[in-house]
Amino acid sequence: MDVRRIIDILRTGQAKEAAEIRGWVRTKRELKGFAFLEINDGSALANLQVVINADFPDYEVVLKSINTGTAVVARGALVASQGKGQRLELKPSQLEVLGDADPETYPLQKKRHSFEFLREIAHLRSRTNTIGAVFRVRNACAAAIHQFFQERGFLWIHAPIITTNDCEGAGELFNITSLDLTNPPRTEVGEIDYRQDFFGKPAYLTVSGQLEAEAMALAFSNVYTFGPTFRAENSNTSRHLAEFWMVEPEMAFCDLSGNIDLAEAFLKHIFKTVLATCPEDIEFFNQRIDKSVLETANNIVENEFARLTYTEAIAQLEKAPRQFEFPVEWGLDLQSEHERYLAEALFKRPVVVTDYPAKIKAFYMRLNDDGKTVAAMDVLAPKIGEIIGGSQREERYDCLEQRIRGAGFSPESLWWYLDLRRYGSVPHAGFGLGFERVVQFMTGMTNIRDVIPFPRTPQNAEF
RNA sequence: UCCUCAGUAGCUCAGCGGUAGAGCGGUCGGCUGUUAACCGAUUGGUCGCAGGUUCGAAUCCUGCCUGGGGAGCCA
Repeated sequence: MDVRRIIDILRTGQAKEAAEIRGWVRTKRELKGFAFLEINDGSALANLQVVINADFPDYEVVLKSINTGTAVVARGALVASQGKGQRLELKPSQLEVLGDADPETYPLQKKRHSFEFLREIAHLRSRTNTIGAVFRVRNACAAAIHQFFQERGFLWIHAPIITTNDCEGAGELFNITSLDLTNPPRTEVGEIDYRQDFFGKPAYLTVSGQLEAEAMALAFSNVYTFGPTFRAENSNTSRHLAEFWMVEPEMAFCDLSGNIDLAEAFLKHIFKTVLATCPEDIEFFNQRIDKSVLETANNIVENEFARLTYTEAIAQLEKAPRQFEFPVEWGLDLQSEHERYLAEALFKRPVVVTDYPAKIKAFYMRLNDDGKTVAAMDVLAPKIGEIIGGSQREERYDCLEQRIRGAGFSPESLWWYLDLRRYGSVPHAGFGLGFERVVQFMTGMTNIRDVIPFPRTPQNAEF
């Protein structure tokens, strides 16, 4: 008897076929002479209904041992359902309980739970409809990302997770050490002696693989990273995690405009692919989580992204028929409310803002000819805000060295990064995409903690 | 980190100085096709923690902890 995944039975199963399924009981409904089970194995949003008649061997005992959450194996014949709501159902000849679940204590009930509660049982929440759908979509997004780059000849490179660069300028870092924190070695002046630490100097968890990706791009032309990233910011929002996944393509022989083209094609590919691979899950999100999920996705696939410079964005904000809490002035960074106005009210689609003032952007971004702005780009998505941030990189040695000093860093500590400009430097560009934010965007889930299996946030790393 | 709201039954919440409540869930019973099944009964509590005010505190005050929403930082 073939072991079948439930998604396969629901899509292509035929009556009279024999099948074995393995999964977890979502609900049990008992009537006078028979009972219904709904089994889910994670392959699909939908369950497979199993019907047991009272003449089943040990009917009462078997039924008593099966409750919401029980792991079961059912073998039998697929039959056309007599009831409404499903095409096929399983009439088991054998029903085996692998692991029971005490209904008195099993936390998942046959009812809606709040996402806040489900976060407290993160080890079980993937067995719910919504969270289950989230992680199928998350997987589909990841696969679509690899597919996009692989089809275009990008190398997936594995940037280090441990770094000794403390000057990437992207937020607070987590220290890592093998020193005894209760009694660390000290220098003569009483400071912690990192020369005796594992790497002989302070080390951190990476906040970005970009600098390493640039080095690899200057050998392979087109590369991307896709891996975990860490920020020790004390951020308590629905859009931030201490550990999250980031995608960072980097392209040699590419300028800002090519970079934007790639970012747009990239987002379109992800949405198009996931719409095709997870239609049931996306439909579920559209009905139950956010009624605009499908519309938003189609909007992204079908329409050009709006593009404007920072200077133009400031002009648009100045003539906006709305009062902003924060000032709008050339030279100041855009606030959340400004970004939301541009993406949600003015353009109603993703907006790419380019050429920001040099003073508010990172040292590695290429200085424009005006001497005031850099070749930066942010892709602002409705509801989520900044989903992509990128730039053309400064490829001119002298300019880069000057910007490193200007940012208060020492060129010596970035010697290898500067070396890339000394030997065979070429114009190059890239961007970073917050993977969880894409999943949020796709699913309409409002809290980023619900789109990663085990979220890490300040004061929370339980699982 | 700042602003703001909230912590009462397994879950979602009502009660806001005077005997601790509802719906759902669980349990038991009923029901020949259910599908958030339905109907009846029943079970269930350190009212987040620690102080204080009061004859009396879930309720008022103070501090702390935890969670939500918003902001900052950013992806």
